[in-house]
Amino acid sequence: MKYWLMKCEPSAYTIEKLARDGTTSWEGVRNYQARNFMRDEMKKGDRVLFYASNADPSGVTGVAEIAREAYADKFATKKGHDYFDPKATAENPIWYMVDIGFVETFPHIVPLETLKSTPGLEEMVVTKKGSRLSIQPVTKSEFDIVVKLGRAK
DNA sequence: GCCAACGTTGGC
DNA sequence: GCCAACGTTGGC
Repeated sequence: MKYWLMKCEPSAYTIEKLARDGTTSWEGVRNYQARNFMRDEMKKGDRVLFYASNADPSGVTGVAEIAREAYADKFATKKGHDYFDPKATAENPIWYMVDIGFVETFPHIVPLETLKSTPGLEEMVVTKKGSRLSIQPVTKSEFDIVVKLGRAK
């Protein structure tokens, strides 16, 4: 099983919303590196740290899991849609999406600042300067540390 | 809202 | 294929 971190701005989606919805589709990824992780490496059941970006503060708000493996991002071929890409076709979708399912909401957010100062997370991608990747691989030990922080009183 | 860091585009 | 210009991300 693999572990991931997925970023989302609270104005777009939150862990609370996922808790109500149960599952949601993760469309709109328009970065090749992030797409490759989704398309090539994400497997059903993989665990996901749900990260709120551009938030106050930003940080990990809960855990999700991959509910459906990569399939064509249909919004890429929807003319006029924000996620429309004129280069995408039915034969070559270019962009992919996955579905994620709710696992747990942390009692409180684990802020980025905490991640940065916690031993064992020095190599975590999100703690590195200039890390803009919206989908990042996380090691099992990093995942476990963050979940422990999130559940802590 | 600012702006540094980064990815992408397009002229050459 | 280089690289300047541009657009976007995301912390602050």
